Amino acid sequence: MIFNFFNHFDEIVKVELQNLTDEGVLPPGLDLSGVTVEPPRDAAHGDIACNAAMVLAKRASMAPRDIAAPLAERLKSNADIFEVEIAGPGFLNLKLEASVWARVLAAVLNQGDSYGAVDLGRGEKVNVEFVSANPTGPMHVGHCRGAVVGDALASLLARAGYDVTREYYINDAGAQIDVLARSVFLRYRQALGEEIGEIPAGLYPGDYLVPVGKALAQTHGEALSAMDEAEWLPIVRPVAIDAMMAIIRTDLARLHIRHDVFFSERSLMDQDGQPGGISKAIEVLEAADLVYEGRLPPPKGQLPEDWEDREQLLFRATQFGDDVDRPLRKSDGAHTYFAADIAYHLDKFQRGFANQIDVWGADHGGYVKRMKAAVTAITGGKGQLDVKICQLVRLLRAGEPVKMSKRTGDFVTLAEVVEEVGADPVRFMMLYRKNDAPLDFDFAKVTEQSRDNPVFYVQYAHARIHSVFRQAAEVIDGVAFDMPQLAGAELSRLTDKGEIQLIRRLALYPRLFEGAARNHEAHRVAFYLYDLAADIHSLWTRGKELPQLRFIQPYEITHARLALLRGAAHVLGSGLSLLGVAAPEEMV
RNA sequence: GGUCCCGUAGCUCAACCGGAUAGAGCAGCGGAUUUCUAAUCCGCAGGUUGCAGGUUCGAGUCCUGCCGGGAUCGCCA
Repeated sequence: MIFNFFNHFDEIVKVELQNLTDEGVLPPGLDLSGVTVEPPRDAAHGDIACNAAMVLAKRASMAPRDIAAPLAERLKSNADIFEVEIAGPGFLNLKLEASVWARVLAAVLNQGDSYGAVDLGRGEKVNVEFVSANPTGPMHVGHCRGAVVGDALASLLARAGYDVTREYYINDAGAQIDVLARSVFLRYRQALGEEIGEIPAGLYPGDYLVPVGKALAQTHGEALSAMDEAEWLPIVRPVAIDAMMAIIRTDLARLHIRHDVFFSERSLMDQDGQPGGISKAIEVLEAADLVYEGRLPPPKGQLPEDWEDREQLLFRATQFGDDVDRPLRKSDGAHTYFAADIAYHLDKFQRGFANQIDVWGADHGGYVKRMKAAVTAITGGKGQLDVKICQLVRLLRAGEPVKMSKRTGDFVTLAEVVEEVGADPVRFMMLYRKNDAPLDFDFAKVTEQSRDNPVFYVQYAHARIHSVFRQAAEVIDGVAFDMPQLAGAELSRLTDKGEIQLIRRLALYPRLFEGAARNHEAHRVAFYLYDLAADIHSLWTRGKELPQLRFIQPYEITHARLALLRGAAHVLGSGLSLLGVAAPEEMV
């Protein structure tokens, strides 16, 4: 039985509007866009609110009430609708028959994993690129947020019917990679027994490079030390990159994150005289007359010291909404990072990804316009890029900011954070905020076992339900816990306001999920789960004051209540798994 | 200077495509335990949604201009 609460009543309203049109009450050909049914904020406004009368008033050249009244009459005849009220400026407030709630719960139990899942994607491919940290060392805590946001968004879209690819762009072509290779080479000499002393400024000092140097010494012996840098660099570089990517993959695994594709920036460069992806991308732009040699005005405000006015290869980004045209080549003739990024996004498009999502850090905010411009340009308007910007995470320890310095290498690593607080709290907290709002992450808070800690609060609600199941299994012989069987319980016995409130919350889930998927906002799921947990805890405590409301009773209602808990636990578990957070059956 | 993001209760934040009297948590005050785990719950109090205009039947949400905070602006990626 498919029963998507709000879609269901949306349909009913649309049908009745059509009937009114057929009867001549409404003019024909009326545009129904914007007509919605929604959960009212205030419970006094019934179960469902509809704005049809107000939205259509102008289009139909009628007073809102003249639309509301006949529509209300028609809706009243629906068997599921108990009462219709015309309120405020013309809202229709629908109160539903009690039997509707039993059907909602039955739908949750019967549909199981597909409850709430909408097929927005229809199997279309979407590429979510996230993390893409420079392969120069272990991931630090700043990378956590983008990692989790991207991963959860990918899961969300997958469940919304998209064919999702999780992708990582390896920035393995820039100057920092040569710095990495030199740093590794130093460790190689160290592994051969040389005294290297202090790590010179400008090289990466981290100990994590020591084993890479040793490995080089093992495979190459002393052979490299006799070579010039130009000779050993191409040998050391790939070894260093592979080692760093191995570390990064391990770090990501700590957060249960796995990418499907790791794409190398270097692979886009010209190889052995053969034009690579970047050259080809520039050709595509040239063919469309979207590049030219020109001069760029210097940035206003502070002029860079080494500014020189010169002709350079520019992309006509302004034609696509950017503020200035953007350079594709540096003064040394090498392509800019942007040029490579254009080629990369073109590559994604050519691999079938018209839908592209990039998750970036806040420091790349100024880059969004040009990248979107580039994707539009290079795909001939067929590709679509959405960029999610993650604001900074402020690490706190008992309310005090944790000091970090990149310069001294004194930063908190992702591994340390996960080690200290666990993957679940890290993931949940990173999602318990809009991506574009700054986030405080307090070590003390996320490990606390109290309502103050949303991770715990939500997981505890799930565990509590399972504690009832354990209890029920002891008390009642042969009690069933599987969802289809529980769906057959007499669900209409659930009439307490706390029980109805919980079902009401479950009814909201499909709508919530769809909104989250459409807007690429996984955090909405996290907030929903918190509200759902609150309803569960609240209902639980009602049973303390009113023993007849306890879930396990010596008569038939127990099954209906177990069904309710089963449904709640299922949605809770389903939402948590979407976020990549465990749904424990017991708190330890 | 340009661009982007943010500004909501004392604090940290929500608000689903523009919906009605802007919601939670913390902190404060007052209550609930012979329990299916009180690791919880219930109540009270707390607001000119930075400011000023505009669009709309209706604006925290959209538009314009200010104010404040952050990020960024060509050879970093």
